Amino acid sequence: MGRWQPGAQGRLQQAAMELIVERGYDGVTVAEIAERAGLTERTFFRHFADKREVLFAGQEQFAAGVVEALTAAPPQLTPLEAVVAGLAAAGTWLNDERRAGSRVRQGVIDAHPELQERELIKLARVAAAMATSLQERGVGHAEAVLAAEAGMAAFRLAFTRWVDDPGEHDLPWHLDAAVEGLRAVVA
Amino acid sequence: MGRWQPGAQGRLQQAAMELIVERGYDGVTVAEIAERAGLTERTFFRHFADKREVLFAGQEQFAAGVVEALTAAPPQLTPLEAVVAGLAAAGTWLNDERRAGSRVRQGVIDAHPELQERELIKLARVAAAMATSLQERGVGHAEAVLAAEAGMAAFRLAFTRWVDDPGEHDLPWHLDAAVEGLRAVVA
DNA sequence: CACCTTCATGTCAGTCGCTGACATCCCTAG
DNA sequence: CTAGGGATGTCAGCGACTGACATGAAGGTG
Repeated sequence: MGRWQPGAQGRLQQAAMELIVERGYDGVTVAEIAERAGLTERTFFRHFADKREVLFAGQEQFAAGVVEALTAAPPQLTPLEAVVAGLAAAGTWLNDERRAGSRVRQGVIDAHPELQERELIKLARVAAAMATSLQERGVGHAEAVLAAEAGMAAFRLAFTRWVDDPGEHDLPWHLDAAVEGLRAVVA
Repeated sequence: MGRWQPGAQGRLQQAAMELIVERGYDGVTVAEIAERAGLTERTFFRHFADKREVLFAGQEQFAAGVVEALTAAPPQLTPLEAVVAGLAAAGTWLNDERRAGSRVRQGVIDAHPELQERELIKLARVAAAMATSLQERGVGHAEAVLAAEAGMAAFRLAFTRWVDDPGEHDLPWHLDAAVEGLRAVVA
């Protein structure tokens, strides 16, 4: 390496998190983030499609992992069971070491509607991908969509609980609890 | 009236829809919308918080109507039944006369991710309001959240079907069908 | 070693969304 | 008739984002 320090994208993410925690999302400009990372504003937008996206990098891996686990799930599982199996795979990534970081990040997102919008569409895209995968195993369209979205609702509840709770249980445990609650409510 | 033509907000909405259908959301500037409505860009932003919002006016009434119907639902209903009762009230507003308009509007939204984001957060807020209302009638937090979000998933599927289908059935009919599908999938 | 290609980055100018501050002018209350 | 309020216009400015072009380092080829 010579002209460029490696890891530009990671530096931008770290700089963004630091500055946003200090001053809030609206109190930070893209130029400032880039400057702290030793780059220019223009380069920021070569790594991230927009300002919000700097907080959501890595989400593609999450989505891919979930869909992969869902696709690999045994065919005899019910649609909802398969969805839960897929989402449970996220527990591998969201392990106890990442809990504190997840809490900080979620606090930032919860404080800014623009970031909530981005989060919602990301999760909706994961749900849509799960629904497509379910259809490929023969599940009807309506059932696939409903299983994917209901499972995603359970996952969101489970994630909230996992982030906030003192940490006795891991994410898959909370997910199972949420799915149990879902069955109770829908039955 | 004298200096101002009445119905500025409505004129802005109509101008926006016309222009967006012609050139697409990204091909239209706020200044152009305002100009077609006989107003200035600054006035546009006095009526709508941002450019996207011009396509979502009236949503507050929708949300208020749903929550009101949910609150008024008989106490002996299960949480999910109460949510469905609330959402079914939207069928009064989304009647057959509005089906064509809803299809056009939904086509615009489906073509632009920024608009999908806004739609998702609006629906999520309705779901959150429904969950709060459920908690006020004694439902636990987890059950309230899950019933509200599962019901909202059914509503979204029902709305899609209602908008696209040749129109033999009304929205409440599609909603019942979706809820039945939900029960089948979760059970 | 000299040369060339590639590619991440820098530079610059410009558009557009959005906001604060202040002025304008009609309508209505008194 | 006058005073005040409310909707609008005007203007200046910031920040997000983009296209076009220039730069310089890394790596391969002769």
